[in-house]
Amino acid sequence: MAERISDAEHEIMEVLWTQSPLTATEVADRVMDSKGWSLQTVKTLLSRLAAKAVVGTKRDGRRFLYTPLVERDDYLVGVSRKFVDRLFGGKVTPLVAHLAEADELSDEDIREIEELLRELKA
Amino acid sequence: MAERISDAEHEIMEVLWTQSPLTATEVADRVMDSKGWSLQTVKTLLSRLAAKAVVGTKRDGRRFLYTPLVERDDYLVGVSRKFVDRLFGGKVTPLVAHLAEADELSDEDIREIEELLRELKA
DNA sequence: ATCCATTGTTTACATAAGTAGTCGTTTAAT
DNA sequence: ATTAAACGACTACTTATGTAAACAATGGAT
Repeated sequence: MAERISDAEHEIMEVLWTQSPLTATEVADRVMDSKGWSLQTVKTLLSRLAAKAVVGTKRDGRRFLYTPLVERDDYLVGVSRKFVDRLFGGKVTPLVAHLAEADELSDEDIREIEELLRELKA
Repeated sequence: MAERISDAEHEIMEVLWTQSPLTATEVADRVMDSKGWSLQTVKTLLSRLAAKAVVGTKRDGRRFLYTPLVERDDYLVGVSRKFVDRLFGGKVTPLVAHLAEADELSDEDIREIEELLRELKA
């Protein structure tokens, strides 16, 4: 039931969404430089994710192989939905409007979104 | 510098953004039904917000009057910015695209956003 | 057969967050 | 003057989160 994924856990998920299954050490290698976490920390995060059934574990000899059990797209939609609900009363327009007013939207962004909407109506 | 506002604290802010200044009791009255928090809880949240300098306090006899020190729009933009950065690499288009693909965007939403973008270019 | 490296498990510890109780003081009502 | 209500301050307790050390088991190297 949509277990919450923390920021740190999310980083781990991004790695697994990029490639999986991976061992804890492999995941750690891929976050080590960017996040600077120790192997232990990565293991803890993987355990917590496994406990939440957000990643699955397959035994491979003495170690585990971790695989995401949640689709990245599904996760993103869920989180976005909640975000928009909580801050913008569920409407996406005000979100876009706020970002636009704050000059956080480039002309390029605007073009992209228009193009997207055009496709959506097709 | 951009102190983080928790979910519960955000509820309090919404009340103060709607009307301010307000006393703790007045804030509590306005959240009581929707959130079911006790007066004590509201006071704690107000204190934490004051400690973060997100709301200001003015003494009014024996009690305090609380006022937001952060503009709602500024707050929303900041949070949205961070959200889009973290989950969509800073691009708004993928966010809109994901919501659209998941049928979370109504035709009405699409029309609204298009209208908004049209205005932006004007 | 021995020992070290690898791996999961357990435990730890600080800060944030949610939710509230208690205490001491002040003030309005009686 | 007395008392109960109203307030802020302080304290409390649980779960989440970030970050990791300690430990135990196991398997590969020698």
